[in-house]
Amino acid sequence: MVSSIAELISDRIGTMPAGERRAAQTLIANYPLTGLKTVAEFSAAAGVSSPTILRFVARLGFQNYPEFQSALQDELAAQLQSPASRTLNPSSAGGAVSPMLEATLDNMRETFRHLTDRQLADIATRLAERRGKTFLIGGRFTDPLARYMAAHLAIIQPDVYHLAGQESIWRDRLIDMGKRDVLVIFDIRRYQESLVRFAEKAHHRGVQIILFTDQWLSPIARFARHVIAGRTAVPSAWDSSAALFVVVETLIGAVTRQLEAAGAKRMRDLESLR
Amino acid sequence: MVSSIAELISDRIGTMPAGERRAAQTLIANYPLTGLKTVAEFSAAAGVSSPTILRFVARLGFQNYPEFQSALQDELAAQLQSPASRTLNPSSAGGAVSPMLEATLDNMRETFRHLTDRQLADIATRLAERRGKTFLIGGRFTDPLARYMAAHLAIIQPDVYHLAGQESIWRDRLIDMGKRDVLVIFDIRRYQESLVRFAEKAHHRGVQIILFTDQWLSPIARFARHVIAGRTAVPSAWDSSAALFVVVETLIGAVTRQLEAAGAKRMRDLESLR
DNA sequence: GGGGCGCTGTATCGAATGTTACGTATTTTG
DNA sequence: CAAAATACGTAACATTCGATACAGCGCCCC
Repeated sequence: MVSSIAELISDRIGTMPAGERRAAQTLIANYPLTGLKTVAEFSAAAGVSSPTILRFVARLGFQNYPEFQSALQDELAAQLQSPASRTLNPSSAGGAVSPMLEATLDNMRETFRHLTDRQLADIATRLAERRGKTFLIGGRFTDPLARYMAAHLAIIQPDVYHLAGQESIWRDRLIDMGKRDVLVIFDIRRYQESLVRFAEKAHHRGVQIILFTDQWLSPIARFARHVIAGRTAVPSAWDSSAALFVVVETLIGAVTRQLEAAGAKRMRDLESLR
Repeated sequence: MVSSIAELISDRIGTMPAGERRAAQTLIANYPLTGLKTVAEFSAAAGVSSPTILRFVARLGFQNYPEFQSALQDELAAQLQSPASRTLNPSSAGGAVSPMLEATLDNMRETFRHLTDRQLADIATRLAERRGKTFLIGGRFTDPLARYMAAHLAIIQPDVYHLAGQESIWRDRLIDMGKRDVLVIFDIRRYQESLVRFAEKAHHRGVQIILFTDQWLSPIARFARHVIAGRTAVPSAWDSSAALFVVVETLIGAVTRQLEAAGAKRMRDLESLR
């Protein structure tokens, strides 16, 4: 049984020709508002012609476009009257919402529960007001997080470097690091020996280390000035870095805010360079 | 200042003549759906004539009926996109939780609400059972997501390539791509022209494109076989890719499950290589 | 490589919608 | 109580919308 039109669409989207599929995707992307507009507007949004929209609607089993819109409105009416149902995934008629999503949301809540605003603010301040350089590095699966953070930080402040490539390459960068510098390390299970060694050496050079790790704490925690422990357990063969990802985004936002004056000017300068 | 049309109405309902007041009450009674219907239906519901509805709308300050409907739709769009705005009460959060976290959690719920299990399963199957190669590429800020996905997929199946570096480099890789191949693209605002061009060319070569984008849909959606639209709005200077990140992890998990037999063997082989 | 099929856009038509003019009813005011 | 002003509905109008026929195009299969 099909309870919602969205479900109906995703059932049949596989059997649709390209044009109608584009219509379907645009509708799903911000459901159901696009369907409430006129055919012309709908077709423009989807980048197809009006007849394609009508064929799309016909394929879903509606006699005409107004009938389709009425169905959408009825659905919307039901939703608006019981806001609680909005949090449920319609496809979860069986009851099971994506267990992956549930676990991830829990991980985030739990991660932030163990993270005080004070801690976040302190770390943000250290990243914003450091007098030296900022280096970022990650492990096998967490390196993208380091990259993501570096990509943003590098825009709002100078001297941000992501350490990539072979171990020998970034090991040699140690020579540039000193007390005024900050090193952001991402390391979750299984902890990488090379990263631990690197962290230890950096620590001895007086570098301030900010560590992103999992709840079991990488051995690097011994050398770290700040430690962020994210929950990683999900019903999957892999650990999840999503909670850490959100912490990263939160920090990026906080640092940006602190550097608002200086950062804004810098961003304008960058814009003008393009 | 009047933030919503409902407010505007209750402000002026006192100064309205009887007929228009009935219109106003009918609209408020099940707001805003009645306003989205036609003038004839609206008038019938309110028990007045069409011109009365139009006069009512004019009194609210709208030039014509379509303009009034557009305003209602915009308002509805804003509501639907941030469910937090309605449920947002600080006490239920149990203390000062980061608004950044709240918005992110909402984004994820909303993203998955627009994503049926069927869609995810279809995409996972395409990634798992493709007969050719898998290519991944991302934009300025989303490239780390492509890397993250590639890092995992490359472990459980062969022929997974992340396209990085200069445009000319991955443009040349087009020559290796064909009908049996899959191209995963990440592109959120502001959409990158170079990626669009790349996607178009790949599409013409018959490559199956899986697109990760935001709710406003990158122009690449025109060429994509599958589109995943994630919510990105957060109280920050930057857009959030966290929702897309979770979808990525979910897909990685699903593909891994599908390839369990083959993948497990492959992972054991990899282990023994170390 | 050729023939057939299916998909898609352009142009056109009919219908339904929003809009306006005008006459009647109702209320308000002197 | 009378007269004016306002409100309201009926009916005709113009516009926009949804629907359809048709031709071009690409694609797949033989």
